Amino acid sequence: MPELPEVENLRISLLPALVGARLNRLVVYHPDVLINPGKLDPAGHICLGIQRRGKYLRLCFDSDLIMEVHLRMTGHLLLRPDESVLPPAYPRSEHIHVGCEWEKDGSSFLLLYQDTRRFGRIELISRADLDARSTGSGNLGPEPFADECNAEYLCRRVARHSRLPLKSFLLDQSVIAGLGNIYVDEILFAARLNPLRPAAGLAPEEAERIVSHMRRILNAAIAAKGTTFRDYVDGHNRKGSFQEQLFVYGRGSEPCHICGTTLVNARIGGRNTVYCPTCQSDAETVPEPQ
DNA sequence: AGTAGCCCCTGCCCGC
DNA sequence: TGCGGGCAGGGGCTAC
Ligand SMILES: [Zn+2]
Repeated sequence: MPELPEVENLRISLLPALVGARLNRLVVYHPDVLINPGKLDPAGHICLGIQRRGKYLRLCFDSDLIMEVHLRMTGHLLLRPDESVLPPAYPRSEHIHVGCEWEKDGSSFLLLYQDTRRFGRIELISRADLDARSTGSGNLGPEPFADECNAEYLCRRVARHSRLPLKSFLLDQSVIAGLGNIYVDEILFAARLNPLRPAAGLAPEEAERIVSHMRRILNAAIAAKGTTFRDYVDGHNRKGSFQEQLFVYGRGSEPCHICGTTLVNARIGGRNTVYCPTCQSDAETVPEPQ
């Protein structure tokens, strides 16, 4: 599942090929993937840079045109440096839903959007429309590394949530942009905070632990080129290695690496959650299950 | 306004 | 070996 470290690694992997390249042709093989199909055409525009905001990737073209991509669960952007022409169709089993033909320095290549479950979305939008948006990618909290994403902010922000579990609070993209199921579980384990406890009442010292461990873990994951738990790969089809450093995600019923206690699976906000009942036993603040 | 629940979609894994 | 059901889950949406 691509979260901030994976999207950031994808961004870096695409930069050398795309920046300065001209998009010659866009082909949509599955219309559901493209939001507002046909509204804007990127053909003929030059990619000037690639930005990331939370889990959104933005290819920024001249004329303030932006292609915003969200990979959701199984989306991929894949470079095909040795191909130059998009076929009329791809075999259904390849799950390629959008393709782009590019040209740079006299050579041509392809960029493909591949998404098995087809949850991901691509949108062509003007910078002005994007800036005016107040939902979705226009309603994101601060980036984890931004100065304003600090303990004081979190303590203030939790006040709006009377009984939301701490885990659900951190998954809310309007609180912090870019955290997903894997990294929230890892952050709460490192911070020794129980994912079930209410977000409200977070102590300043606990918020400090969240912020510091969040930044440490995200930096380590970016350095490891992301987590390939199932099928994440970057633009060159390369896997990450942070899955080798996970303490809890995907390890339910296995022993805790710190204390040996059997890790517990729980369902929080519809998402599977793994935590250590010993290391994360700030239990006096966790409500009893009904 | 915050919160819960449903939906999307396919591949994989498990049990029979 | 085949098949059905459960599961994975980010975010958009509706309903309370
Ligand atoms: Zn433990």
